[in-house]
Amino acid sequence: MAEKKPKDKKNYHHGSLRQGLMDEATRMIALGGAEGLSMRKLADNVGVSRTAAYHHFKDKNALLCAIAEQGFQKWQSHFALLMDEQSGDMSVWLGHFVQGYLNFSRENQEQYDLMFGRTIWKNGAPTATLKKASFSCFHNYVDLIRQWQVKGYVDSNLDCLRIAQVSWSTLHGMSRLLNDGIYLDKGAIDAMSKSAVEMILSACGTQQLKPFTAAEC
Amino acid sequence: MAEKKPKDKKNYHHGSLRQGLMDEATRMIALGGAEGLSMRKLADNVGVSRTAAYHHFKDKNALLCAIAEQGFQKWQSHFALLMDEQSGDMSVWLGHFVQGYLNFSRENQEQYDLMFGRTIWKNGAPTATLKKASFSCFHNYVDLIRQWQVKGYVDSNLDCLRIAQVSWSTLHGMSRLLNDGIYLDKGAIDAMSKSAVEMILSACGTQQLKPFTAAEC
DNA sequence: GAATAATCTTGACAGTGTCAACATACCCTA
DNA sequence: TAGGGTATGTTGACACTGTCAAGATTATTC
Repeated sequence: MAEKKPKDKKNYHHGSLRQGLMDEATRMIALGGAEGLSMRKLADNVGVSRTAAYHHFKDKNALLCAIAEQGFQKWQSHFALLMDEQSGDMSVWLGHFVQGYLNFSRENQEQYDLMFGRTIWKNGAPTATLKKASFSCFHNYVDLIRQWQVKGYVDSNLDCLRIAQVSWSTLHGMSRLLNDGIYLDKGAIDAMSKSAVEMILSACGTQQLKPFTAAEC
Repeated sequence: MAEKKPKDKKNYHHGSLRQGLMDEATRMIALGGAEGLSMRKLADNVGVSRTAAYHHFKDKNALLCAIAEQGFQKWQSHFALLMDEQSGDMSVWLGHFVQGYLNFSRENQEQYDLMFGRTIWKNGAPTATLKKASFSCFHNYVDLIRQWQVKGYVDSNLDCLRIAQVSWSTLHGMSRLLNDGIYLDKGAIDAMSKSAVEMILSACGTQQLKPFTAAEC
């Protein structure tokens, strides 16, 4: 403690502190959530002084926004992959989509919380670029449903914006209830997914698949 | 500042500090959220010393749990009122229910966040009594759907637990997206509610109402 | 090579939750 | 009624937090 690591004189300037901070912060957040992230511990882990980060991010909120933004990029590339595999059967594909969404929100719990949670959106203030990322993310989804209407998969008397909002809400709600530990039975995720898919399909006026059997009530 | 309020000797003991703390805390949380609530400011507002609260609540988390629990009681009485007005037409009633849920979550935003948010469920630890309140709240909803199946309103081949989970997720998701400021257009709430109702109805295998017209997409 | 800008460090401040030790008032029994 | 135990309230202290201001060091540019 008395002696700090020598760190050869060269790197008084770290070189890539911004990236280093983001990486370590992402790691720490994945472990202990955003509220467990302390700017001081972060700096310490990266091997830099308390306030060094403030030369790269206006404040803690700005750091969190940057990490959320990266989350949106990650999701967009997942989404793009899903879009590629779009084949004939919409209802099968929707199953993949729902599964993909829930997997993403589970595997990136804390980052997901930053992307869609109150830490940034309510308490902090979303960066302009973060806002953009989030909106384009949602609009991609609306566009998808619009396409489906054109292709005749979805009743075109329906308002695609509402369908998008409500179905997204369903996925978001499930993600939250699971991630936050209100729904605890992780074993039920598959069954819930199936129900969600059926629900969305029926709301779309799409011709129904064979209904899944479910009786234990 | 030099002189503290005299507070006639009588009330060294406050008399009803526990309730006083809860009331003021609820008020403060409604204004600035749970993360804006400081134990010290709270004590100050109630006119008591920093640590007095710790004789009534184990820690901050316990206080928050108590407030969340009160939230569940409030919701249960709303729910009971709704149940009373249950008349013949299930689809009309479901509309009232959805509206009631969204109203509750909007009018009690911060308390709702405590009831169903990560502050307690993920980060803190829910009190035993809070857990009980929350579970019985959800089970009431499951029971309702079970009743509907008996009455023939809902396809009894469906798993009522799944229906409950998914439809609740929809309502929770909408509430969160609105409360946390991700969905901003409060003017769209009614339209979203209608869509949500239609979606849940169609998922229940209930005979459809006249579909709402919605075309601006 | 000197000036300017970018980056990093130390010091400081006002907050936070909560533990330990002490003070006061109430209540119940002898 | 006296006295002791218990519930409730207070003050002091500790380790932590985010972030501002001022100074130190290196990189960049004219």
